[in-house]
Amino acid sequence: MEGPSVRAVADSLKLFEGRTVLSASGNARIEKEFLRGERCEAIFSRGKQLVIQFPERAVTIHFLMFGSYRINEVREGMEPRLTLAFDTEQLKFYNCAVKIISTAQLDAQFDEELDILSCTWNLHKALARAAELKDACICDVLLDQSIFAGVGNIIKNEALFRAAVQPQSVVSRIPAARLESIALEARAFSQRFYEVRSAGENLNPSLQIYRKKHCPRCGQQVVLKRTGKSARISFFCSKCQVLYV
DNA sequence: TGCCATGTTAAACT
DNA sequence: GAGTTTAACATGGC
Repeated sequence: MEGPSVRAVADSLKLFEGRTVLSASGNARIEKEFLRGERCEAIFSRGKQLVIQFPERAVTIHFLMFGSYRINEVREGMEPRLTLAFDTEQLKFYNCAVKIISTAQLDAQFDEELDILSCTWNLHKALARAAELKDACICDVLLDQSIFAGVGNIIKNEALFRAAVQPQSVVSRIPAARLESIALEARAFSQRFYEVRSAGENLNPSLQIYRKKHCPRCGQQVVLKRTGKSARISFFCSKCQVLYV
């Protein structure tokens, strides 16, 4: 689940803010006891993490690929990783990574200016951090959560197509204006992605290259290839996207 | 119907 | 001990 989807989940959980946890259970290997009687101060997203904030500590949820949640519902045959019981609602999380961290730790290890969806997103800081990774492929840099928090494989592919840069391009070889264009496209597409998720609509009509067979610009067959150190799948048009090496 | 993917972590290697 | 590779997790879409 990419940043925009996580943010939409956070929005849908706003009803729990200000309310008290009556009990916590589930197969997550965390210390659940402290949650009893704790007041949920806020629920928000940070990159791909969902943060449930309590006075001293926070529960973070990472949905990985298959994570999901339910309110007052049970998924048949699936054991909840974490159930938070409030007075009239039960919030359940499935197939996710759950952690507890201190509030101080949370703020120390996450820079909001590098969250692709943050209202304080800092283009120049992201570009400066990206430029440090001279020899890296741009496809890996876009997936680096310490530089582009919230960007996942869909956003990566769409941003590179829109900026007309081939995924295997080496950072130091990409002209500065083009690198900036990639970051801006990642930002713009992430915002679009978030709007679609918020509206509960299908993302497919907004996709230009991800899982497409033909390039929407020139009609040429889309290349499907595992690229970079991360070896995640890239979809690209070898004609419309320039390879900088 | 079997394969594989919106992802990360930690163990197992070298 | 470092860096790198593999396994684990485990659902749903194609």
